[in-house]
This record gives sequence, structure tokens and C-alpha cells, in this order.
Amino acid sequence: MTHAEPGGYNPAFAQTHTVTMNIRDLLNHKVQQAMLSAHIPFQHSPMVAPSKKPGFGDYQANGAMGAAKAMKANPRELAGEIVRHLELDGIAERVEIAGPGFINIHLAPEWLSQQLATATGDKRLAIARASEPQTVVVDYSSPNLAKEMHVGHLRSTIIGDALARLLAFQGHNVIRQNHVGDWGTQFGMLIAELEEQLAENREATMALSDLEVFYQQAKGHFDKDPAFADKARDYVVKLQSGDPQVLALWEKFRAVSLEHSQEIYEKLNVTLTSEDVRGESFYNDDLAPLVAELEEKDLAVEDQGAKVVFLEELADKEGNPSPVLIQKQGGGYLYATTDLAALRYRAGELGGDRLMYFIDARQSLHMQQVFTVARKAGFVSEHISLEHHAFGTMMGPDGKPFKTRSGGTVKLSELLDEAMERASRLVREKNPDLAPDTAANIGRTVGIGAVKYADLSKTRTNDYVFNWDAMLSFDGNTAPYLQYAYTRVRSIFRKAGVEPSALQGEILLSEEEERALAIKLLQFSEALDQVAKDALPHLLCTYLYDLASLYMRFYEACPVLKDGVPDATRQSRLQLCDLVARTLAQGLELLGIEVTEQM
RNA sequence: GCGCCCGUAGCUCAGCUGGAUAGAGCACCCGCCUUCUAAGCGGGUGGCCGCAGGUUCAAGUCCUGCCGGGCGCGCCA
Repeated sequence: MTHAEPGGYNPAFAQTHTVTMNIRDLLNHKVQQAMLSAHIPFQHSPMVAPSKKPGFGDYQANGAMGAAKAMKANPRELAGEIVRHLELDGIAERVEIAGPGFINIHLAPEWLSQQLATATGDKRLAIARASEPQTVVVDYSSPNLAKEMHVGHLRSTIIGDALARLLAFQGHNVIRQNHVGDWGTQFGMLIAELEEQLAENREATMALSDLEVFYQQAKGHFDKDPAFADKARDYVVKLQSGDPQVLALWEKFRAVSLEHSQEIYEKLNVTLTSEDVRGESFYNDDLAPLVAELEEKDLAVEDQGAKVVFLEELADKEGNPSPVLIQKQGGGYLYATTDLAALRYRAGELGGDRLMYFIDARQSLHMQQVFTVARKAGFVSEHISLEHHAFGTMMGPDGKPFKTRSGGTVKLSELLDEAMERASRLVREKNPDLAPDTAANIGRTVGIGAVKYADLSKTRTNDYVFNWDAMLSFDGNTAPYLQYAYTRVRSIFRKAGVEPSALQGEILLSEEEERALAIKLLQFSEALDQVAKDALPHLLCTYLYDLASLYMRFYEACPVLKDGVPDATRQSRLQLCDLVARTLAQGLELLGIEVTEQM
């Protein structure tokens, strides 16, 4: 139930009303119809997928074998039946049966060319908007405001932002939620420290210019000075009871800390704004009623002085139910309480159909508990999808959690600065003729892109090893490689002095490299659909890398501007180039990565 | 102890609802620039897919057990 399917999404049977650029859906639909005509029950899926080997056509339908097994029929004969009913006139040039019952589909170049033509004329590259747009609430980044953002926040921020961008592009109503940690006991200490420093005539922004240092000062103060510690504890109480003076200090601290985060988001090219901040404090007033409601519904019970929900759904082997603490002995609330309030708000007030959480894998049990309680309490209806998209830890080159040499946490701002610096140095080395401004700008784009892409391109659920050299390399599945592919295309247009909009004529797919590139271009929407469904941005990375690789091969094999290229061929190839550039730029933009005209 | 995640080439990683001889990049070896950015392209070396069973026409993929690693499990968030 953690990874519930979003309601109503089923790519296999998506209709092709308008111009859907999704070949896979189209073929699935066509093959399904053929199967029905061949009296094969609807439950058997066509299993259409891109072929892995060039010899097996462009797409293959593997559903005949499974259906034959269930129907006790001969798989090759059944495949023959399906092919007999298969209507792909104008779409496929050849359909053949191979092996035990594979149906290999070879697409017609004229059809591919037509499909590409609809993409060239469309700003969205003919990517359809969702026919049933959902309201998707995306929880990501969510740093603790008591401290500076560190590398631990990178993955949630980057991956969540990519999904938010992508779902919005698909036409969904995306609501970003930055569930910042702006409440809790540590704020008593921090506010008390802030008050003292302000009394020494320091500006709040100055005192808090380095949150890490400030936190250490407060902690040191707290540990050594009992009077200060008492005050800190007193301020926690005052904060919770709404004391105006303490609250004002808290506001000040919060504002400065949020500004720090906002700076990082801007540097990172992350779309979060102050509008998206809905921190823990936002739910304060709802916590007591929420606990009361859980008690009324006999879900929460008192246990050892605390209020607990016991979940038999998550019981261990011996049948001991899993406890979820929602209120402490002293009456204080816990993060499960806040998360439940936030969840209820997102489903209720925000009207979310799909609630996505991009949070560390270590929170898996907690998220499962929150989801289960929310379901039982009726905070969310059956058809609302609750999804925890977990990710692994960021590891240093030594394979251990990423830390500084001295063992401290790595500040995000410093990491990003280093990325830009390293990239700038590389750009200057490779292209010394660039003006310093231009080089710095390219360095920024490449450096930030490299950091983000390195993260996005790995399977989300695994731990991931941070490696400067690998991510800044121009070889392999990296941001610089993709950005370079983009500049190569743009360079052709600069050289030719042609505007893409001025291009004319049919797209001709005579060479192998052109054909392969064409099919890959047309698979963009398939990649997007899959990422949207499973929240796995690395699938889009793989797609873009494949596309860039195929373009590089095309570039080597198919001259565009060179002498002797017929005009029709030149126009055709320039159109392919333009589609590649736009697809790369669009894909990278959805990942939150920028491109440059030259490198 | 229980639960979740992971184990694929020397290294970093792909492998899509089970499908055809398991794929990239790095590293190593060999080719390709008087021609659109060689920050590139082509080729080669390299794999008991942790181990053992099972299901299946078909298993890296599904099930069970074991080994190894990470993480989590009532008053922090």
C-alpha cells in the first residue's frame, strides 16, 4: 500500500484520441484489438515493448506466449492469429513472428517521419497533456531550519523537484510542499541565543549568517551555562503557549533561515519558493484536535502515560502490533502527529489525489505507520494514492556516508560552490578562448547540472556514491555529455545561419542512424510516462543519454552541412538536429538542468 | 530478535508489467581529426547476475531458505 498506483493510470490501454506520440500505447492498443478479434480474452496483455536487438524489429509484442499457455494453444499459431487480425496499415512496414511466438513489428519510415513532423510543429514536441489531470501534492526538500542545509537534503530536493516539474509539464495540478522543520525543543535554545546576541547589538542576519556556527554557539552556551539552559527550556514553553516576544524572536530566526534555503534553491535551480513552505509549525493548532479525534475513533489509546495508536496491520510475527506514538507523557506532540495533520491537510484542504513524499529510506516504517493510521482514521479516501518514494544515502568515495575530512556534515552551499569552481576550471581548460564571464556562466550550468544529474541518474532506492571526477566527466551518462551534445547541435545551426523555424520538407529516414534517432525521439513521452508513474527520474536520464549517444553516432555518420549533401537531405537532417536539441533541452529542463549554447 | 532495502564486469551503474546470445561508462589495448565543437566516434579484453533449491515453454527479474552489507524498530525529527 505504500506504493499504491495512482488512480486511473493505465498506460497499456490509453486511448489515442488526439496526437499521442506514444508508440507503445498505440501498438498495445492495436495488438489488444487484434487479440480480441482472435478471441483471446481481454485479461491477456499484449506486452508490447521496444525490441532489444535491431534484428527483432522496433517493437515486439510478447503477449501471445502467455495467452497461449493459459488457453492451452500453440503459441506460434496464436501469434499467427493475432498478426492476421492486426491492423497496422501505414504504421508498420513489416510484422513477423519469431522464436516461440514473439511478434516483431517493423515501423514504416513514412509513418515515423509523419510522427516527427507533428513534433517539429509543436512547442511541446507533441507531448499530450494528461487526459485526466490529477492534483498531486509533492513533499520534498523539507530541511530543518535549525541548521544549515547539508548534503543529506540534496537528494530529496533534486528528485522531488524533477517530479514536480515533470508532472506539471504533463498537465497535472502540482502543489509543492516544503515541510520545513521550524518547531520543536531545539528552538528554545536557539531563540534564547538569538536574544542574547541581539542584545549585544548584533543584527539577526549577521548573527545567523552561518547557522552551523550559531547552532554550535547556542549548544555550547546551553551545555555550560545552567541559567541559559533554564531560559532555553522556558522559551520552549513560552513558544508553545504563544508568548508574543518569544514568538517574534522565533519569526526572526525562521525568516533568516528560510532565506538561506531560498539561496540554495536558486543556486540549485530548484523551483521551490517561499509560497511552498508549509512547515511543522503550520499544523500546531490542529494537533490537539487530531489526537482527540483518534481517541474518539478508538484508534489512539493511553499507554504508559502516552497516547499511542497500535497497528495490527504492521504487527510482527508474534502478533505484537506496531506502536505509533502521537503524544508524549508530558503532552508534547511528535512528528507522527504533525505528519498526520499535514497528510490530512493535503488530502482535505489541498484536495490532493496523489500525495508524494520524497523522504529518506530510513523513514520507511514511519511513513508506513502514518499512511496506515491516516487510512484507518479516514483522513484520506480509498482512491487517494499515498506514496513514499524513498531513496538511499549519499556515500563518499570511500563508500561510507558522505562527510568532510574532519567527519562533519558537508554544507550544501559549499558543495555547490566547489562544483561550479571545478566545472569552470574544466571549461577554461578545454576552451581557453571563451570570455571569462561566459566561462564562469557555463561553469555554473555544467557544475550544478553535474551534481544534480549524478544523483538523478542513479536508481533512487539505492545508496549512491558521490564522485567528482565521474560526474564532471564528459564521457558516459553525465550532465556534461548531454549538455555537450546539445551544444554540438546548436553549433550546426550557428554555422548554417539557419533558424529551425525556417526548415522545410519531409524528414527522410534512409540511413540506419537516422532511423534509430527518429524512433528514440518518438519515445520521449514513453519515458516521461514511466517517470511520472514510478517517480524514477533515472529512467528519463537513461532515455536522454541514449538519445544523445544516438545523436553522436548520427553526427559522425550523417553529414549535414558538408559539401555534396543534397538540399533535401540537409533540410531533413537539420530538422532531426532541431528535434534532438529541443528534446534534450526539454528533458533536462524537467530534471532541473540547464543547457548552454556553447561549451 | 523482527521488519525494510541492497548484492550484476576490477570500479561506478543500467537491465521497463518474467522473454530471444546480460548492457553502458571508467580503467586497459587498438583504430579514426586539412571537412558540421575529437569535451567525440568505432573496435577489443573483461560477467558461476551473492549461494542453493523451486515455479515456468522461458528467471538477473517471481517464491522459499541461507550467506554478506546497509538501515529502522514508544516518548528526537
